[in-house]
Amino acid sequence: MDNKELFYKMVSFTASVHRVTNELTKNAKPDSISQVQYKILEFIAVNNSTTPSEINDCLNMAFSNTSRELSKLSEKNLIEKIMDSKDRRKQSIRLSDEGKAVMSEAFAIIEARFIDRIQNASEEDLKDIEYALDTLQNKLFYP
Amino acid sequence: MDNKELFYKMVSFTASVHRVTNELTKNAKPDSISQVQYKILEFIAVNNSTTPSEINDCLNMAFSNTSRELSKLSEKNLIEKIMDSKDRRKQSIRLSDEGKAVMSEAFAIIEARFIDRIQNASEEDLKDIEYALDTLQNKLFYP
DNA sequence: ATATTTGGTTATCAAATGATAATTAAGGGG
DNA sequence: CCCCTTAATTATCATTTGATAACCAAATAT
Repeated sequence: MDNKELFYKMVSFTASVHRVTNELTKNAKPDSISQVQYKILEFIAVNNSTTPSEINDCLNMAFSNTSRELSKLSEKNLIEKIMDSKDRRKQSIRLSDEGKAVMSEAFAIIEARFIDRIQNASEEDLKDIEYALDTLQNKLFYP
Repeated sequence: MDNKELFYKMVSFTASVHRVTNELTKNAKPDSISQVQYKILEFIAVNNSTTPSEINDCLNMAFSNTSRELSKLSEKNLIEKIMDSKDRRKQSIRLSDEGKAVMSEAFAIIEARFIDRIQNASEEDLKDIEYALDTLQNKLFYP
């Protein structure tokens, strides 16, 4: 298989991932937050602690918009902005307790759908899936 | 590994896929079309021929909005709507020649970035990647 | 023959997002 | 000290997207 074919395989793969992600996360977020806001919370949840710049890079939007959305999330008490004591321009962003609760609820819904999706997989299949996730994360979807 | 761990692995994996997809597709689309319009074109390109309903399901938006965006794409001569001769309510959607050209250009940019991303992978790695893509597509991200 | 369902369209309005620019404040290098 | 860069904020405006509802026409079921 040459690179071009592999490329098309990847395009079709990512399309599937996006479709399934849509399906799994559909209506999992509370109505009180927008789609990007949910994406931001998810990013923070996965990364535990992060910075506005990192969030901005990963969600690839204009920085001003990231800043705006973070302010909104902060007003809603879903995140905490903590000033860096060494470099006072920087801040680190974490989920507040309320934010953690929101994400736990969302993840519970998504997890149930995920479990449903793999319910027919054998032990063997699950091992394959796990190995494949690791492989792709390390070799293709690395930072 | 229990299901909960596998779930978290998948969440973090899909986050990576989204991030890398963002990176690869950044500015690849022409300015004349919006993000969703690009997504729709991509979906049609991957599926060759499809219907408004299918597009709607996969992009998971309100049908009226799908219809609106398809009209816009049609006005821009990027897609063709072809009436089904048997059931005249249905239509099939294809890329026009112009639409194909637009997508070829976009894919060329994305492919170059993709090649760059895998340039350090060995033949062995590429085989692993290909196998992992197939595995996940069949066992986890199936329709 | 007439409901009902299916596939799709159109209009409209609110909300979210994108893009740009001007601004503040802190850190680093010469 | 002055200049430049980095990190982030705020304001503003255009555009996109989401959501809802009313609608049409073809197919299907009763």
